[in-house]
Amino acid sequence: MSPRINVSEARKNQILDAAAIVFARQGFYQARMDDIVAESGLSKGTLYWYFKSKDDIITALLQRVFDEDLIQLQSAQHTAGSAVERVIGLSRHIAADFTEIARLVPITFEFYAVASRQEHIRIFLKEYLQAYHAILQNIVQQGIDTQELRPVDAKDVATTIVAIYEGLLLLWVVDAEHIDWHTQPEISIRLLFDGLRRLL
Amino acid sequence: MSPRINVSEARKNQILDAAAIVFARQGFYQARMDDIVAESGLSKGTLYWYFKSKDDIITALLQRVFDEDLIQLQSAQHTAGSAVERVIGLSRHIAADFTEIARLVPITFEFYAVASRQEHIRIFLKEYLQAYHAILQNIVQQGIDTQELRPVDAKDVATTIVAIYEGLLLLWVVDAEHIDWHTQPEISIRLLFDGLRRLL
Amino acid sequence: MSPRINVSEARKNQILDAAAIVFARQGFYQARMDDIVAESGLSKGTLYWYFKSKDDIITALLQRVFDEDLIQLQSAQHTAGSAVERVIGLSRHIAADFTEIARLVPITFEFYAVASRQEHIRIFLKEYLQAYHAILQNIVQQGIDTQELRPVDAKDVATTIVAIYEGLLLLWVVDAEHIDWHTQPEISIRLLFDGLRRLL
Amino acid sequence: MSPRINVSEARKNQILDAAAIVFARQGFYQARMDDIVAESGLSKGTLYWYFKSKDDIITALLQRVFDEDLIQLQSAQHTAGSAVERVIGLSRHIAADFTEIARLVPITFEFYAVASRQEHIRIFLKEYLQAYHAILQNIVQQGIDTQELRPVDAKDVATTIVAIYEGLLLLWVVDAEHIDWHTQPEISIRLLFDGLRRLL
DNA sequence: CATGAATGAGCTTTCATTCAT
DNA sequence: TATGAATGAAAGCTCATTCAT
Repeated sequence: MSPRINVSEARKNQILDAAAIVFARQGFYQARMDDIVAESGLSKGTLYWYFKSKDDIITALLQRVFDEDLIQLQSAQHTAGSAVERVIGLSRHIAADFTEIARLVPITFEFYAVASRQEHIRIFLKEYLQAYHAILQNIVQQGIDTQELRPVDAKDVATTIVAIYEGLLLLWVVDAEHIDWHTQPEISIRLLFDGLRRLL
Repeated sequence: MSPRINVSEARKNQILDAAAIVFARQGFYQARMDDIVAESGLSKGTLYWYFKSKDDIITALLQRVFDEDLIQLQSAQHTAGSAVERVIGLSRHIAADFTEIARLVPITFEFYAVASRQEHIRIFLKEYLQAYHAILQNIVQQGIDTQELRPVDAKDVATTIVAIYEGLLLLWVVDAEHIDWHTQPEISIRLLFDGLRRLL
Repeated sequence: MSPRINVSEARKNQILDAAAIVFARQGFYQARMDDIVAESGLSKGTLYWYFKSKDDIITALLQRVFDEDLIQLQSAQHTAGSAVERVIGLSRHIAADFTEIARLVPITFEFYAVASRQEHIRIFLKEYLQAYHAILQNIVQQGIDTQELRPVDAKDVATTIVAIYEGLLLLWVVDAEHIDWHTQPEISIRLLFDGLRRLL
Repeated sequence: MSPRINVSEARKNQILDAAAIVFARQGFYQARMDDIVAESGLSKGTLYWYFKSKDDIITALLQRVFDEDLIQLQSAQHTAGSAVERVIGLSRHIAADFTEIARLVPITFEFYAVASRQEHIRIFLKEYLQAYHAILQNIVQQGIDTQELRPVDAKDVATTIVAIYEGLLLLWVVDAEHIDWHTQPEISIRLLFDGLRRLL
C-alpha cells in the first residue's frame, strides 16, 4: 500500500469527521457545505475533490458509521456465557464508548428519517439491521438449543430485542434525563428474558 | 363559535393535510412551500395568511399528529381485562387505522430527527412519550397490584414497552417486508409478558 | 387578451432586451446572470420566474432575433421591379435600421458559434437560412422566367447571394472600417448580376 | 536549434492539438482545462508550464490555425491560368484537405464570435482576411490588366469573393446537408465571373 | 381574505490557477 | 520539467417570504 493512498484516505476521513460533527449539530439539510469546510479546516475545492456532492458525503458517512458499528457487533458476538448474558454483553459493548454514541445517534436518526424516502439509504439500513438481527437470532437459537430458553420463535425474539435497542435509543434522544443509557438496555433485556407474569 | 372560525379551521386543516402528504413524500427540508401550495390547491399568499412560516406549519402539524394520537391512546386506556390484554389492546388500537399510520410514520421520524436538535420539538415529543409511558405504567402497576404480574418496576416495564413499539415502527419503516405491523407488536408484547427463560 | 398577458410579455421582453445588450457586450458565456439582472433593473428571482435557466434566455433571444428578421424579410419580398432591384431592395431593407444591426450582429455570431455544437440551435438557424434562401430563389426564378436573367440554377444563385450577405456581415464584424455596410452589399450584388468577364 | 526546443515545440503542439479537438467539440468557454488535460494525455501542471493561461492557449491556437491557412493561401497564389481558374484553384486548394476543414471550422466561428468583442483577436483576424483579400485583389487586377475581365473595381471584387467563401463556410456549418463543400465554391465563383444577366 | 409576481440572501457546485513535491 | 492535490472566487440557481393589487 503506497503512502499516497493513506493520505487520500486520511483526507476523506478528515472530511467525514467534520461532516459528522456538523450533521449532528445541524442536520443534513441545515448543514451548509461551508460549515463542513470550516469544521474540516480544508477548502471548499478540496471537499469537492474528494466527494462529488453533498449527497456523496452523506452516503459515505452512512457507510462508515454503520460499517464501524457492524464490525464492533460482529466482534462482540463470539462471547461465552448464557444467552441473556451474551445479549446484554452486546448492549454493554455498544454502550461502552458512550461519547461516541452521543455523537452518532442524532446522525443515525437523520438517516432513519431519510431512509423512509431514499431507496439506497433504506437498503443500506435494512442490511445493517438484518445483520444485527441475524446475530441476535443466532444467540437466541443457541439458548433454545441448550434448553436455557423456552422453544420460542428465535426470529421474533431477535426482532423484539432489536426493537428494544432502537426504541431505547430513540427515547434517549428525546428524553435523555429519564433514560439512563448505562442501565436501561440491561434492565429491559432482563425483563424480556424473565417475563412479567407471576408464576403460579 | 362563529362560522368564520370553522372556515378558518377548515382552511388550516386543508393546509396541514397537504403539508402531511408533502412532508411524508419529501421530508421537511426537501419540501418547498410551492409543493404544499400545489398539494393544497390554495395560493401561496393564503398559506402565509394562515401560517406565518414553514416552521409554523411543521409545528402545527406536529401538534395535530401527536394530539390525535394521544386522544386515541387515552380513550383506549380504560379498557377491561388482564394487563397483557390491555397493553395489546393499545397496540391493536394503534394498528387499526393502518393506512393512517403508513402515512404518518415517515413524518414521525422526521420529527425524531429534528427533535435531536430543536429544543421545542424535543419537549413536545417528550411530553407525548411521557403521556404514553404513564398510561402503560398505570396498566402495568394495576397488573402488579392484582398479582397478575410479578412485582417488577412498573416504570422500567413501561419504558420497555414504549421502546418496543417505537423500535418496531422504525424497523417497519426501514424493512416493511419483514415486519408485519398487524401481528408483530402483539407477538413482541406476549414474549415480554411470558418471558424467554425455561421454567425449571 | 387580458392585460396580464401583456405585462408578462413585457417582462419577458424587458429581460430579453437586457440579455441582448449583455450578450453582445460579453458573449453568452462571459455574461453572468447578475449582469443581465443589473441591466434589466429586475431581481434575480424575477429572471428565473420568467425563464427557467440561462440557456432558456439564450434560446428565447435567438427565437426573437430571427423571428423579427424573418418577418422583415417576408414583408420585403413582395416588392416590384427587376430581379436585381428586388434583391438589392432586400439588402437595403435589412441595412435600413443600422443601429439595430450593429446591436444584433455580435449576438448573431455567438449563435453561429453555438450552432456548430448545439443541435436545437443549429436547426433553428437552418430554418431561418432556408427561409431566406427560399425568398431569394423565388425572386431569381422569376427573373429567369421573365428572361431578365440567363437560365442559371436559381438554387445555386440564391445560395451564393445568402453567402455574400452573411460573408459581408462577417467581414464587417472583423473589419468595420474597410467594409461600408451601406454600399458594399449593393456593389457585390450588382457584380454578381453583371458578371466579371469582359464581353468579347 | 537545440533539441530541447524541438521537444518544447512538440509539447506545445501536442497541447494545441488537444485544445483544437476540445474547443471544436465544446467551444472555448464550455471547454475546461481538465478536458484539454485529458485529451492531451499530459498533466495539468505541464499545461501551465507551456501556457500561462487558458486565454494563452486560445490565442496560440488562433495563431497556428490562421498561420497555416495563410501559408497554404500564399503558396497557392502563384498558379498559372485565367483569373477565374486561379480563384477557383484557391478554393480547390482550400477544399483539398476537407477533414482538416471540418475539424477547424467550428473553431473558426468561435474566433469570429470572440473577435466581435476582443480587440486583439479582431486585429488578428483582420490581418488574415486582409492578406486573403490582397491575394484575390491581385489576381483580379491581373485579370483586368490582361483584359480577361471588365474594368471593375478589383477591391470590391476581392471583397465579394472573400464574402462568398466565408459565407459558404457559415452555411455549411449550419446546414452541411444542403451545401456541398466540394462543388459549391466553384459554382458560386463561376456565377460571379459569368454574371446572371441575360445578354441582349 | 386571496392572489401570484417579485425579491434577494444564501445555497451547491465549478474550474482556472497555484504550488509543494 | 512534471505532477496532481489544493485553493477560493465566482457562477447558476433556489426558495422562504413579502406585498401590491
